[in-house]
Amino acid sequence: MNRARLLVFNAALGPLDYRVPDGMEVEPGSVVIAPLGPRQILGIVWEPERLPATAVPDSRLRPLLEALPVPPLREPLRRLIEWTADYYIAPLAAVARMALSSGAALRGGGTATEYRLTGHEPARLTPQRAAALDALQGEQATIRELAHIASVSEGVLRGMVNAGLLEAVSVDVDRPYPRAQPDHAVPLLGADQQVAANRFVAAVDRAEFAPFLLDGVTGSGKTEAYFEGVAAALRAGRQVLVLMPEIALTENFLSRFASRFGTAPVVWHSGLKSTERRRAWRSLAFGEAQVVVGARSALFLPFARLGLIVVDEAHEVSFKQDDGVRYNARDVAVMRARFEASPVILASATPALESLQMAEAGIYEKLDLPDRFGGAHLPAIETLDLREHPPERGRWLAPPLVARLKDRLARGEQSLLFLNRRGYAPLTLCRNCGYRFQCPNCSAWLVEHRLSQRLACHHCGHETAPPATCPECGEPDCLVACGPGVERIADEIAEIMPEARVALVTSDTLTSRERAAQFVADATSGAIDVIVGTQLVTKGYHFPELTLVGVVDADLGLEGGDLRAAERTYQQIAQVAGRAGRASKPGEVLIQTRHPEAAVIAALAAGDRDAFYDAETEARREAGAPPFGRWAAIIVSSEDEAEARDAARAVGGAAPHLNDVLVLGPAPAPLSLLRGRYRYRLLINARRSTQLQDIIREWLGPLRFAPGVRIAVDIDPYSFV
DNA sequence: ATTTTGGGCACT
DNA sequence: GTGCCCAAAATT
Repeated sequence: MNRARLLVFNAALGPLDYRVPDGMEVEPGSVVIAPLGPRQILGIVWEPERLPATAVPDSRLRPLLEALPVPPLREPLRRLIEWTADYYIAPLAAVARMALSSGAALRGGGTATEYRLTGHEPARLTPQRAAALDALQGEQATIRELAHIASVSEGVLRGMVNAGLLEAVSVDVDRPYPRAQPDHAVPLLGADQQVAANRFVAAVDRAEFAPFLLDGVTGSGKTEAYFEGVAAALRAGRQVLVLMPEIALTENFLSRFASRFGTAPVVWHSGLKSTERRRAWRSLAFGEAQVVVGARSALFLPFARLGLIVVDEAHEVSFKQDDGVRYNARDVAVMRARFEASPVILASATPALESLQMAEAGIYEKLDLPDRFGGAHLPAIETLDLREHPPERGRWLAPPLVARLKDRLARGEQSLLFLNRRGYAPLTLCRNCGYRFQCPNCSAWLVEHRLSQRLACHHCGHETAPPATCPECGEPDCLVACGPGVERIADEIAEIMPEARVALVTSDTLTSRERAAQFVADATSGAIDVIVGTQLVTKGYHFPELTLVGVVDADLGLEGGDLRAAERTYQQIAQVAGRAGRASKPGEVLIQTRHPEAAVIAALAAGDRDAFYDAETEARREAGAPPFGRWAAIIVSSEDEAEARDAARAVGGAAPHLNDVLVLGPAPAPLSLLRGRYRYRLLINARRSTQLQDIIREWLGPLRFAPGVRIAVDIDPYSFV
């Protein structure tokens, strides 16, 4: 009898066997519907030898209901799903779900009706019909699109349908994407870019696993260099995945891509509508779509023949997913390239220490772009000691920075102020009684947003209107804002330079692609004098008139005992500094700090990247942190504080006693209350050679918890929240 | 995860 | 015996 073993889409259920009914064709990777009790469940046919299950006799097997009309998930993707589940200690079903990320795609595409000219030409025509007949030669599209092309109303076209001038054609609703042309506009590359590009092209042509670290200073033209790898894949008829840390930042990338290849790439992110999702998913699975630019979830798309992966801004911490399956897209991308036998390019101006180590160990091939493109120079960086130059009371910008801002304004040049804090003020309190506004669901202050007139929690989305009186003592008009956010900095600019045109750039103000595009247009055309922004402005933008960058508070990221604080601060400031002086005018960067002597700040000011990486390498070595040792976190949470504490103690009590493994905790997690759940955390530090995942599986496997308790394991954690 | 089952218990 | 609640078992 024909049996099939299924990976079913239910994390609590093991693999299940079914009978394949006569006439149904399945193979490993096939997506099927199976009966489960009275219900139906989605499953993927898997190799039985890779998915051990308890034996069930043939006679007890129920038949599969249906094989869905999509190509089977290919072996490289199946191996990637297994690897990800194994490495991150996640249920296979949870990882597989990420690969079948479009429910609509599984049902197949529907049909839509398009129209085209019949070729029939009557003797007499109204002027509109004549114009349409002329404009629509060779076109085939929906009525709405044809009306747009011909600049006539839809009514005219419907009349033409009735008159037999246009005929209906039934097509797949998921129409193919326009073809990218590898030779549309081949650029002239600098010498270093050409060296890198040649390596990428050769690797794509070999179609073997080949990891690259493309290490180029900001403005050196990394994108143009890896575009040549993309072109090679297109010529070879293979697909390309470009991963971006935040899809909000892709506007600039999309237009550059379109000018190089003649059409925009397919975009993939979690905000797509279900029809867009279906079109992209199916088009990739059937091998039609060529290039996808996407957020980390694009990693698990069903490419038919992947030929190259690019991870842009590969150092970005947002590649680490922090809920659900806690994977690091940068690392999973390398694994996918390995399984797909394709090259992978990690591109960054400030690579993660781990990536540099891999290059040093000869595992990644490192390609350097040490110079800015077109002869532009890297900006001069200075620190501004806030203890020597304190801002005025109630202000946050030190006098020397203010002076230079005024200077730029007078010269008609642009300035950028960077502060990684949304809103007006991070804390609001009552002047009378000292009451502090706190989130009811999280152990965090509510952040005042003056533009939207809200007090908001940045962790759970809780929002309230600021009350007229203090909720504690009832005093009216007593609320004071403590500390700066970008909105407050923008206000400060308006006070000291009323004539300056200020743009506030945060995720609160750049809420749509249109707004992002408008901002880019304004900033490029010189309609903005001062840009005030969060990390959103640290990368991806190229503004020729921008010559001054001010970092409002460089110490902010160093607080809080996060293991990667120094590296993240270095990367963020180096990236934002890279926005200055990208064209002919030299740039200048001022870093406001109270700790100019800190290794990170000193290295930034000296422009000495190696000094920072050396210091950070030493610190990591001493701490047993990656790449010299391994970290993992176990987060125990429950809506009930005591239940969470007890469960965490039980986990701590069962901790293994091994020489190579150090268990810290349990202790309340830094955000001890998050979205209404109380959280305790254990940290595990182990030698690099340790089989950390096996140890954690054996440790947690036998433990049983109360129903409301959740245990999350985070391998190689980034956020120490 | 969701559905089915079955035991214990109060009530009649 | 019947109805009800909840925990345990089954789901291929």
